[in-house]
Amino acid sequence: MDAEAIKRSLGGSGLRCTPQRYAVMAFLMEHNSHPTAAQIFEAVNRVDPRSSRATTYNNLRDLVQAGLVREVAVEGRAARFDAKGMRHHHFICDRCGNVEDIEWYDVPRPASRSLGKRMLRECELIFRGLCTKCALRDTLPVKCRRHVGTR
Amino acid sequence: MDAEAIKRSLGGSGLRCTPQRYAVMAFLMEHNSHPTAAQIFEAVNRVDPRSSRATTYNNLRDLVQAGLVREVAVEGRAARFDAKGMRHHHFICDRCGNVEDIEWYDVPRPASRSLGKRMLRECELIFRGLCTKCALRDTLPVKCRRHVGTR
DNA sequence: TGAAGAATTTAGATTCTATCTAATGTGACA
DNA sequence: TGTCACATTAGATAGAATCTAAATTCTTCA
Ligand SMILES: [Mn+2]
Ligand SMILES: [Mn+2]
Ligand SMILES: [Zn+2]
Ligand SMILES: [Zn+2]
Repeated sequence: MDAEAIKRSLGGSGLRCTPQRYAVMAFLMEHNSHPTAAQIFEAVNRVDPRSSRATTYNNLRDLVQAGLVREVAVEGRAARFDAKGMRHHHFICDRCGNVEDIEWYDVPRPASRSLGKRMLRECELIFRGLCTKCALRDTLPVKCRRHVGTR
Repeated sequence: MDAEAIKRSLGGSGLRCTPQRYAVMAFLMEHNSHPTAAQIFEAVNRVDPRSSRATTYNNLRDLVQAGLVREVAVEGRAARFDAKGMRHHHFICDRCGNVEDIEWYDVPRPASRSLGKRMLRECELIFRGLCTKCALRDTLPVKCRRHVGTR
């Protein structure tokens, strides 16, 4: 949304604000759908200037390294990305694979005994189950369920 | 370790105890290193009987579906697997990528308000930071650090 | 200014990971 | 013993990410 804020955060991380990099960052800030690299590539190329696939991957890597973007570890195939705005947890749907934000709350750290000499940087909490849409679909009368089980 | 126990758990899940499937399960129970499918394939093929790559993947998929094996959500490229023994959390090293087990403790559920109509099945807690080896390496005197930063 | 040099982008090739296909093998059970 | 669902197999294919080497853009500073 705020173009100046994006420029500042890129500059503050030692990254030039190129049109391609800006487009990736802006797209992630405008959408909370946790898109894949391929989806981001397609979306930013619906408007000028065009960006190559390699550049999209390069920029996502740089933004993650700079701490501006998070790569959501999801067991599916393609990585999904997320602009690091407000802290939050994630809910991943068993059935449709959607990744949804869950309001953040503090997670108790492990006992220092079980942590040993490791240096803890962050705790990530991932919830799994059925998203609202899939949960409702499961409770529908049988005659209304079609194509269940077809992936 | 206990061959009979493995046979029982496979049978109990409706899976035949084939030599290939047994080898995958036994390897995962003997190693807590969270190997990739490629590593498992290579390991079980160092001994007879041989198993094809497709079978290794098929069996890993079946074992995960049966709930005997867990696929660890890790940001890297290849999925990593884990025999579901005692419940535990995971620690992933920022530097070397190793996945280590952390003693399990209860995780507070999100407020039902923020969960909405979603059906929660499980909470997965992932810690990130530096593993013991990498943390120690970082605190060594500079003259002893070699090859730092070479991937 | 305007080189020089560093950072970035690019198309396409390549590598890596996982799944699919269709043929073959195997074993539990009648 | 015959049957049939379950399993395995090699190789093809698909999908995701990275690499390469050349071109382009930006920053610096003489
Ligand atoms: Mn998110
Ligand atoms: Mn584990
Ligand atoms: Zn869903
Ligand atoms: Zn480490």
